[in-house]
Amino acid sequence: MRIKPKIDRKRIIIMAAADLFREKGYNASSVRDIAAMVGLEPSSIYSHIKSKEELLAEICLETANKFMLGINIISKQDISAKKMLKLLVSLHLDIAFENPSFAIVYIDEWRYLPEPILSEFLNLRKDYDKKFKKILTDGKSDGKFSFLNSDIAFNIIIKTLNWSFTNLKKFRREEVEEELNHLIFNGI
Amino acid sequence: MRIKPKIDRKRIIIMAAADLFREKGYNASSVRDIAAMVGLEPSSIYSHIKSKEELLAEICLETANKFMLGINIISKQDISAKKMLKLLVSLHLDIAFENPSFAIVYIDEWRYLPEPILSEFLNLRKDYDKKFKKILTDGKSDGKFSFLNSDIAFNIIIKTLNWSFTNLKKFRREEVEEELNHLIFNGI
DNA sequence: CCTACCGATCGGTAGG
DNA sequence: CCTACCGATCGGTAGG
Repeated sequence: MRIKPKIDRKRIIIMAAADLFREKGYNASSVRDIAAMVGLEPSSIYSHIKSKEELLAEICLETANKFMLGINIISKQDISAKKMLKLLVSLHLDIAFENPSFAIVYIDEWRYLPEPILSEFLNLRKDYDKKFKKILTDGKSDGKFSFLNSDIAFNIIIKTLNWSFTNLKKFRREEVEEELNHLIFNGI
Repeated sequence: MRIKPKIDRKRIIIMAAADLFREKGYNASSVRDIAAMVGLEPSSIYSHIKSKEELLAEICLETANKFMLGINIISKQDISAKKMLKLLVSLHLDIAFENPSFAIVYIDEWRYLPEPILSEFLNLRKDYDKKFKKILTDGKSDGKFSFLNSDIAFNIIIKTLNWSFTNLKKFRREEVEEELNHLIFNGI
């Protein structure tokens, strides 16, 4: 007797959707395409999912929750802001290399989330950003960081960390991490 | 007698399209929406443009050409790599602040360009990237830059420069430029 | 999980 | 620049 086989099928569909959304963008990806990728007729997809939007929601929220989980663990530790930032670099790379398609869709396609999921997603992001910024401002208070405006610096650094996940496969993870740490902490 | 009034109308349509593409993404933006923005019936748009794709092409190629023009001027000067990189920071901010919608569409929506325009666009980008990378490697040869891998460093820095053009309006240009220069040259 | 199908919306054209 | 309209494609449902 198989237990909840639908769970596995659904996961396969979500992963196929992530690959497609990444490649063509959410709006240019059709349910028919996703169905073909997993060997189903278009309408059969709906035995496993409620809607195309649900697929995007699962991808974006799962990834957002990974970031939240990670930053919560990092924030709680009794270490310097500099070490925390180093762990954040590592966290972003963990998530990006673990599942590149999810990471790219999370970065590039979240805006197509329907309400009320969009609000839920944005709240997670706002929470993440706040915790990230606190690490930066703590580091500045301690005299370890010397950026000028914490909002601008935060925006630049978060963008840097989410750098072209697109080209990720071309490089080894350790190389990327070394380079990011070098640039963030010492500059070019 | 009015001379070539269509040029102005077309420009207005392109700018409206850029605003819409930026806000909703290319695929989620309909010709009907663009027409409504400029006060025309949907079909009347086609008296001014050939297709929706043409609008995207104009936005992306015009912006790509601005970048090419800028880097060609910068590369020709007899100055250090560090000064060149500083001018590149300035170039990216010039283009971003001059027309944020064009800049964002250029960054986020270019992949929806149809062939053969996509290839033309990618060739411009490849040329730009090559010139940008040369400045970085020159700076390293001179011992002024200390990054590790020029491909990775280039990707990170270009991403940093194109940082959330999305939030640009929240900050003053000089502040952003100061912060970028600080982070790129000295680190956090 | 499939066959059959639907209403909505899309980019674009014909003809004036 | 408009009215009228078209074929294609979309997300999704009915019913088995």
